[in-house]
Amino acid sequence: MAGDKKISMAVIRRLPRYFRYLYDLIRLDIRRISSKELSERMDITASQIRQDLNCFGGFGQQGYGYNVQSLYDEIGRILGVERRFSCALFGAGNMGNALANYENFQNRGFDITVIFDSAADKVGTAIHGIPVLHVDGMESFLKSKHVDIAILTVPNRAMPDITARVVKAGVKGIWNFSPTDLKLGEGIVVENVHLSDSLMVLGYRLMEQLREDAARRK
Amino acid sequence: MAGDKKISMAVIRRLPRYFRYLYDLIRLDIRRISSKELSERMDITASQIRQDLNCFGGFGQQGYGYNVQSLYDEIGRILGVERRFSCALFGAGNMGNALANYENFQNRGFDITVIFDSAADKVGTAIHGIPVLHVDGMESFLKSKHVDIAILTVPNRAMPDITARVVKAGVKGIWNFSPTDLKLGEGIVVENVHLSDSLMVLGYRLMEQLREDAARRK
DNA sequence: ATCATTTTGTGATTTTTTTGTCAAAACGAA
DNA sequence: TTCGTTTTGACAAAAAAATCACAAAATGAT
Ligand SMILES: NC(=O)c1ccc[n+]([C@@H]2O[C@H](COP(=O)([O-])OP(=O)(O)OC[C@H]3O[C@@H](n4cnc5c(N)ncnc54)[C@H](O)[C@@H]3O)[C@@H](O)[C@H]2O)c1
Ligand SMILES: NC(=O)c1ccc[n+]([C@@H]2O[C@H](COP(=O)([O-])OP(=O)(O)OC[C@H]3O[C@@H](n4cnc5c(N)ncnc54)[C@H](O)[C@@H]3O)[C@@H](O)[C@H]2O)c1
Repeated sequence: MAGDKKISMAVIRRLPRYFRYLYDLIRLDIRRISSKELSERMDITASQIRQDLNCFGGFGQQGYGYNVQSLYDEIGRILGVERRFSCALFGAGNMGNALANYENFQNRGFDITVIFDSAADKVGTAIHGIPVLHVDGMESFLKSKHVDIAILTVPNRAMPDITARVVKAGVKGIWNFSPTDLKLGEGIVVENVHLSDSLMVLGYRLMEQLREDAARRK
Repeated sequence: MAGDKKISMAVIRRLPRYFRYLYDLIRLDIRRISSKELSERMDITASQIRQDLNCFGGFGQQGYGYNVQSLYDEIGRILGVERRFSCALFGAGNMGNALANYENFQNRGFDITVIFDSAADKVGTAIHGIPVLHVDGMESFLKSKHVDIAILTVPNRAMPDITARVVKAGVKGIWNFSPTDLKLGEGIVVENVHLSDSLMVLGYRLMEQLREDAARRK
């Protein structure tokens, strides 16, 4: 650990993966694990695992390895799993419905407490027990109830307006599902889920693989 | 270009983003763009843009920059946008519904041609005009109709079985929405969409940001 | 208690990725 | 055409990330 130097994004993005694998180990009733064994399961080098974990502290013990439960707890703590984040979902459409109905985000500390939409037939209903309010009421809602994260699943054309209003209302975290890249000021944290991009990368890699297969067969 | 050396994943993952920005430029009727101007819009360095594009060929021209339309076409070609991929969706639940209803994948060359589910009340219906068949029929379906990509939105417990069967039937590309990391043999291309991981990273970054804000205010 | 074995934590090294730099090419105004 | 300006493509340098390698610590069998 020592003097908290900035942790790189590359490391951060691996943490949830460690967290998942450790949870699997707990369910398998495996109490201890070496970086070597974990590296085989996760298909990354043992060295990287040790280096990653050492960014946060010396969680292991020489000649023993890591205690699964306490390592799980540590990573959970680093990721802030014990914290609760209040989330507002914008757009009760196809994607919004899927997210609102997914139970697992709650287990990770994320509570969707309210849904905003502009369609008259949706306002007043509830999804998975979460009330759908009219988006025009967002400002007054956000004034009275604290919201950490805005989950944006509105159509692209609505993005500029909604984003600006959400930020103005003081929301600091945005989980963006639209293909737009949000350009926001300092201090706003945006995490994009660009599904089309992901699919296009899959397409590219698949073509590459098929080309390779063809070459090998030749 | 020269002798096709392996393009790094870092570059590949940026291509869809270039593609999106170029499309925006076309809609804005901007015919030419320099790496410098694009770099300002995209918030990456001009050097990186030039280097990325040069992995595939010299698309630009000194003193002029890049022709937007032809660069767009080139990147589209690299990403295989003109190709069509036949996709089978597994799991007509919340996420499956959202994906099946999304029109934009088709514009990128991905056709969801069939949906498989195991629930009796879903089999026989259609989502967005795509027939929902019983998952037990997948083997015979995949034997007669070629499928490039399996989109997996089944519950975690069904993942091992479905994955094994899909691979056995010869599908080479998998778009995985479950939190499981698939361990498959060589030659199968997997692209994961780990939404919970993404959300946890957002949570981490948000905490970090709030800590920073607090420190600055002090 | 001893000792061979295991395994971490860490600094060094290598590899990969990003950024900087500039000669040469093409542009476009005069 | 000429010439100052723009801008690429390529290469060099820097930075970041991943891997290697090993001393030191702890284990666990005898
Ligand atoms: N569905 C998918 O699989 C998918 C995939 C990739 C990206 N996306 C992106 O996610 C976003 C939503 O997609 P979707 O398929 O759920 O769309 P959708 O049309 O099903 O849902 C959009 C919802 O937003 C509501 N809405 C419209 N304007 C609004 C406003 N100003 N304020 C609040 N709500 C408003 C609509 O009433 C609707 O309920 C889009 O940006 C889309 O590009 C979706
Ligand atoms: N909904 C989300 O927002 C979300 C977010 C993150 C991850 N996921 C993941 O996506 C997957 C699906 O989530 P969901 O919310 O759509 O779940 P869901 O329960 O709504 O849908 C699952 C569907 O799969 C079908 N199914 C079950 N067993 C099957 C089998 N053996 N073969 C074919 N179909 C089968 C069910 O009948 C159901 O229609 C899960 O792995 C989940 O962890 C979902």
